[in-house]
Amino acid sequence: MRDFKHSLPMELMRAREAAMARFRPMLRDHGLTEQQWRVLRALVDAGGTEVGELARKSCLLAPSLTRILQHLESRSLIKRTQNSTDNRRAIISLTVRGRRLFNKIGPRLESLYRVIEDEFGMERLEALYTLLAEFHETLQASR
Amino acid sequence: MRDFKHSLPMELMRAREAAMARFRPMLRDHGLTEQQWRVLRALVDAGGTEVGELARKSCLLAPSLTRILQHLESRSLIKRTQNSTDNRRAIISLTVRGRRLFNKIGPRLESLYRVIEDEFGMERLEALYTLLAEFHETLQASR
DNA sequence: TGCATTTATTTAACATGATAAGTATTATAG
DNA sequence: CTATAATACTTATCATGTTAAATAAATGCA
Repeated sequence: MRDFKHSLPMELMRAREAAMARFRPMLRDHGLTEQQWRVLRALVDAGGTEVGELARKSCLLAPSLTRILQHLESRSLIKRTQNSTDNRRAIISLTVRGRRLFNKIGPRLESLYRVIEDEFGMERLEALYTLLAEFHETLQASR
Repeated sequence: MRDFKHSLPMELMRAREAAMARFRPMLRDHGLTEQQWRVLRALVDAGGTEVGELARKSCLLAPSLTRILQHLESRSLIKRTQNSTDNRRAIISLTVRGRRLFNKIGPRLESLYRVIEDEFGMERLEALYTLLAEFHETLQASR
């Protein structure tokens, strides 16, 4: 059998964890989990968004997103608007407070990210991006 | 701000999820989660192992591993042996039943893995491994 | 020896991951 | 129109992720 250390899912996990270990403490200082942050960021990126699309953009499963939205709503960081033509669809958007929090955290995360770019090198980082994107596209295309 | 889609942690997650989506159903058929499988695999790889080392090898946090070991022990897939010279350290090893389950699942996962190798190509896969390993080594070295 | 410190593991508490089932609303076939 | 199926979420349940605190055993040192 292949060596245990040579397991792709494990390598992906280790790499991700190495990166997140840099970001998580700052998010935590602002009372956000990484998943909550992904939701805020997706909303800034896309504006008002239906729950389903938001789940795809933030890479969260629907049940997780449901709970996260309840939490963020209770903190007044997001709000829901009902779609008048289809009452199943709720449209989620940032509150002013949500955007303010994003504006405070975003630049700090960016600078942490730039440190990683410097350490690892932009070329290798781009190569990694490319391989990763190709990888999951390859695997999804053949389903 | 950098495009949201161009987030390294997200790409790492998507790639990992694309791979795990292939493996998870089979594990589930045998009543195992991916984390439980990682523990069994680490034990096959290393033999009797202390809890701390097992956590590192299987990439699990200690509290998660504690729960998983309780679960696996209740299914008689692993057993604990006390280290006579240091009673804090428990040594975990597979039971016969645990090894039998591993032997049943292992080859099937291997063949799923070979499909991925074929689809994505061995060279690119190796390149990806290398970049990932370099990435997390770079980030950990500079802590 | 005695006691503060360190080390190994477990508990606790809250948040998310994963799957299945439930609910409400809209679309569609007959 | 109306029964049925499809859609968009939400709930429920069990397992793990993450952090902090607790426990218990071993070490180090006065």
